[in-house]
Amino acid sequence: MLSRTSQYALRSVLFIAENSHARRKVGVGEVAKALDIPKYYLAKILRKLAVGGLIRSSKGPGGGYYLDSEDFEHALIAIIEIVDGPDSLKKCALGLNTCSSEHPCPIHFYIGPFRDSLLQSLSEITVGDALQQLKEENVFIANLLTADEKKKENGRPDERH
Amino acid sequence: MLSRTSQYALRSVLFIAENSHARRKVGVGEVAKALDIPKYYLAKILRKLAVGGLIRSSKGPGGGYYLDSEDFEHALIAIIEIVDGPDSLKKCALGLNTCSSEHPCPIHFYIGPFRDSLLQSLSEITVGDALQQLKEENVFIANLLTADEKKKENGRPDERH
DNA sequence: TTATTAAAGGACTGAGAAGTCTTTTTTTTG
DNA sequence: CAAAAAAAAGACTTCTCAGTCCTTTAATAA
Repeated sequence: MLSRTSQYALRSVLFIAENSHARRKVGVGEVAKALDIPKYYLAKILRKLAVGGLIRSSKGPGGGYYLDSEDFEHALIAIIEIVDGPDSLKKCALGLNTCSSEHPCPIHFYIGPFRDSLLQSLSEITVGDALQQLKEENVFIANLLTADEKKKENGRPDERH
Repeated sequence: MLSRTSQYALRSVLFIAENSHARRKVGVGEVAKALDIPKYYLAKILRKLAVGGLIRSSKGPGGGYYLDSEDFEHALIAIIEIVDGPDSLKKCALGLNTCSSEHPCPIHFYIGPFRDSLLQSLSEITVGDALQQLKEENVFIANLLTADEKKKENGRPDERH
């Protein structure tokens, strides 16, 4: 559905939203470890988001990424558009570049309404809204560890990040 | 949304549905040219679909691909599942493999309904249904040519396929 | 002001999807 | 039966997305 990159981006923004403020910033390594995302790849994504104005960053000791109060107002779709490019979700389901309501593909009117509603939702839901969800009991943003992985986690501290 | 491969697959099945019957079969080259899909790549896709039982094929002179009457009853989702694998549309929007209604991601309940409805539709719409659409005025399955491409098309017969 | 910390930037690698080409097999028809 | 037509099969290439690593820049703090 979404590219892996925008999945990483959405989860990271929510993690940063939950764990930072102007005086308590989070580093790439921290996000990468918590969400099990490749660190250096994540660094690129966060840079894009910062350049795009969706998150803030500061360098140097005590630096890292954080959200300002206004940043909670951004719609989730903005995150997707920044990393995957605009219109990445608006394309014809059959990949036809000349598809439109006047010149539709055979499934245009079957698929269109759902796509539009989804787009509408993603345009309305803000980072703040999603963060509210995340604060609920049993709502999460990282994969659960399997029994196997838990064992490893204890036996040998994670060196991947 | 869908992989390019399943887009090719859906369009091809509809083209074959429209242009074939047991005594009038269509070849890969014909489909490839009509829909502007790379010929040899399409050949692989059609083979998968034939092995999967969604379309029929026969070798030799006069051979090619075609649909039997029963084949019109297949749901569109079957085509997607054959080429992209099952569940390709059922994954968590944030890519979490442990996401479920009991253990949801922050956008699970925002996104879920649309994904489910879409899946429902794709499971209900048959090849025959989509073919009906295709027979409507102004419903199409190939990209329109731009003015530029039309010029080329006339000047030098298309040798790509 | 120097050392340290963390992001920024850029070069490189790897995996999987997409695309190309050649040979083999099957079927039909003269 | 021989020739031709078309799919089947498989090897190979290319491209894009994802992932890795190394160097530079900026900010902080001792």
